[in-house]
Amino acid sequence: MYQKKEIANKLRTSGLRPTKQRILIAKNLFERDKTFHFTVETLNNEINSKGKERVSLATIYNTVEAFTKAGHIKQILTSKSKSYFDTNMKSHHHFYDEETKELTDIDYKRVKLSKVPNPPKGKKIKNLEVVIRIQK
Amino acid sequence: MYQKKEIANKLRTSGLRPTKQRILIAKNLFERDKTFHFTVETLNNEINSKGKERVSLATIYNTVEAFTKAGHIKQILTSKSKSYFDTNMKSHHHFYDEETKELTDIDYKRVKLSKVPNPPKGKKIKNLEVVIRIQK
DNA sequence: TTCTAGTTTAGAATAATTATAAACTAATTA
DNA sequence: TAATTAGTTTATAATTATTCTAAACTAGAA
Repeated sequence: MYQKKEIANKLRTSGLRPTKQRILIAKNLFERDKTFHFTVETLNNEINSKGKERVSLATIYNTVEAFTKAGHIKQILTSKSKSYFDTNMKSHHHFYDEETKELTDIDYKRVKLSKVPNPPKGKKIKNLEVVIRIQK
Repeated sequence: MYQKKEIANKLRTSGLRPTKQRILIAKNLFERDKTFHFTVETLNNEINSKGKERVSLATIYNTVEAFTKAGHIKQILTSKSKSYFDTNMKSHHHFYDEETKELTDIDYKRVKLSKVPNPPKGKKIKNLEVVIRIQK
């Protein structure tokens, strides 16, 4: 009950009405020890295989989009058509293993950029992401 | 005719049979002054709107994949589901403007990485890509 | 010239995502 | 508290990018 209220507030603060579904999804995403990489598909499985209340796939999509816009999760760039997301909002980068299609976080301290270009006129940098593709 | 032969050789050298369609696509991609960013959709429009011989969409897909594997073009990471490709094979990075969905090359000299993590055991780095997302 | 493996093609199939519109609900207002 | 309403959820349809299929075609070898 207590945690639920906290999550509800977190959502409310970011302009999201704390519905049953969003709270369920938020609990699943944020009450983890480790950072979590997921796709809509894996999240949908997690949510809807646990005998709990069902959440429709459309809502999973809507919620993931809403959480991304609100800055609770991060969308990650990969070459594949499926979108990846990350609950780790700290500045960090990724290994992407093309064989296993697995993402691994790289702590921001393990990458150092000593030179970053100025953005084109009238634009500002929204985020900077290093993806290191790895293979055997 | 001369150029055609050159292109044919380039293809042959990389293990690709120089078919009419591949040569047409290669000419379109590589006989440019500036580097070219495209999606299968834009390439398809380019190729098939110029009154020239038609190339089927399936062939455009096949050819783009073949050229990527052969190292003639580069697939670029973006968050969107559509794949982007780049004819610039020199080491470089990208600005990605989320509003206009436009990619711009960043010369490799304008980015300097002073620290790169070691890949996980048994894996090696295939490529490293910096994408800087920009906005107004 | 003949043969064969590789290639092209139209169209079907698939898969991720987005749109639709009706039912529902959180939160505001009376 | 009840009524209102703006935002949300839902099943389902629609869309979009991409891959698959299998028949027709072709570059290059023999």
